[in-house]
Amino acid sequence: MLILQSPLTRKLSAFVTLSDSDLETLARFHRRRRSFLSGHEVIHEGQKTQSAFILAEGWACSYKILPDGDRQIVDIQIPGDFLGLRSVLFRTTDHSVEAVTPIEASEVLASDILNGFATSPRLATAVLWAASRDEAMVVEHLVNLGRRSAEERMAHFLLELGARLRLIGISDKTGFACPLTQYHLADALGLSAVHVNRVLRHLREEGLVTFQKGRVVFDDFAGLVTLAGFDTDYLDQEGPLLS
Amino acid sequence: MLILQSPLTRKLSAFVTLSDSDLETLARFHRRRRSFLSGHEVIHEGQKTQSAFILAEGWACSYKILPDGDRQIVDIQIPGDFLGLRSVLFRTTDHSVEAVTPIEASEVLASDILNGFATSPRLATAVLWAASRDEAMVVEHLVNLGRRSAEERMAHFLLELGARLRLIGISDKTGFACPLTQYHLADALGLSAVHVNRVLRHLREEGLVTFQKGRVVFDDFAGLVTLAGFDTDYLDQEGPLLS
DNA sequence: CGATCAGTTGAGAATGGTCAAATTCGGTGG
DNA sequence: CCACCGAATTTGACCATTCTCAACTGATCG
Repeated sequence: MLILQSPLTRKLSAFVTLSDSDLETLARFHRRRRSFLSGHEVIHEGQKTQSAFILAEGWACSYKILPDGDRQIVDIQIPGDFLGLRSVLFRTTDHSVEAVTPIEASEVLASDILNGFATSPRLATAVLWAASRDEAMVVEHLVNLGRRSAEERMAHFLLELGARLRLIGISDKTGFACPLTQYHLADALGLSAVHVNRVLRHLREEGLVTFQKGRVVFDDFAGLVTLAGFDTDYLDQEGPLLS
Repeated sequence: MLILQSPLTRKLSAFVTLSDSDLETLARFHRRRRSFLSGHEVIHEGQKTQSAFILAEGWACSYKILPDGDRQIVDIQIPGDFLGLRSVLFRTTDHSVEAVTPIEASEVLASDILNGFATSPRLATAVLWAASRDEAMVVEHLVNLGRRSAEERMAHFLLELGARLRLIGISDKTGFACPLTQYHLADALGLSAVHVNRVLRHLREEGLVTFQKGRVVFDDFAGLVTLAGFDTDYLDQEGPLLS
């Protein structure tokens, strides 16, 4: 293999078998490396964006701010995920993205992406697949907010994060390192930070999960899955669909 | 114009200028016409799907059912929208779709879509754009559920529906015909049907919107926009991006 | 050693849920 | 045309989940 594997390449290759020329096009997406400090706003809502990013290292989150200043985190991004892909196809960005930890990301120009699609339809399909997978997660998140109790939301959220991290090899069934604060959790789950704290305490007392000092520990994985009604189908991937 | 304009063609053409050959590929998506009765489940969660649908006539909604029987409606579909597009790229469907009214839809095989993308990268880009636009709506919906009060949710939901219907010419600023029941609203907004009723009464008494006998009337459009914090940016489209 | 930020806990209030019982409305059959 | 049926809507009373405000702890950092 001539081309170094980025987390994104690994992810897309799980879906479609990419030819050397596809891989080259994809590699061209990784030329402009950028670093951001923790807490920095990588993408700002309302921006006239000409580029997106591919996250290589660290965690980010995408969110919207409401008129009253409340924040809703829409999704968490981990290495291999796009930041602001949707913005490329619209004239302005409809959400913001913040670095949760210090991050490393490749900036990809809109033109690179659109030209890449024209050169490699297979790559276009792969990116559509990645976007669909992201959307599936957003949909699960939406169901979470609409119809689950605070505890179920928390359980589901932590399980989903764990499952995603396992796919990129930085988590196992026992737990994972998690740089999110309780404020992040509150903004993601549509709760107040105070209630997040109470929910975490209760889950800990029930012996289900412990989230302390930047680490999530699944004390009773099966119990948590039951509580959350968690189903991994929307994340699973059993070998390339297009080969 | 040789090829009859479907609602989908019109929608995609607003984003990219499609060549005759693109249009032909797109027309091939419309060969298998299907009808479904109101209330019929068009797509079933967990299905091993080989096809999606393009809605030509009527309203549908996509939703998920939780273990306890609760339902969360993720999105409403109107003519020109895809039903189950995401399922095509996964092995199984992660949501269900129900006909809200009697509907007419074209069944599109997964292979037609994937082959279409290979033939016409421009079409692939257009479909990715349409999928992104859907995702933007799901994201707004998510923010709605996470951070807005029941009244704001209702206001926002009705305004968004109105804006979408206006794009396809079946609504104006005064209101629109709406076949949804209060149960649909409850399932979409993450509320109980009882509370939906109270919220509607309150909005009516405040002189903001009236939803009765299958019709939504915007009594005070500007007031409603303010209440909802509604912003149409994520729906707007000012001429083709790719031409 | 203050300052700041994340986390913790308590008390009281509010938003929205549940249960139960009308009431209205659009058909449908006689 | 009318009586009736089931579905959709409406209303009341009570309850519970979650929020807000406020105070306090503990760790980290210049």
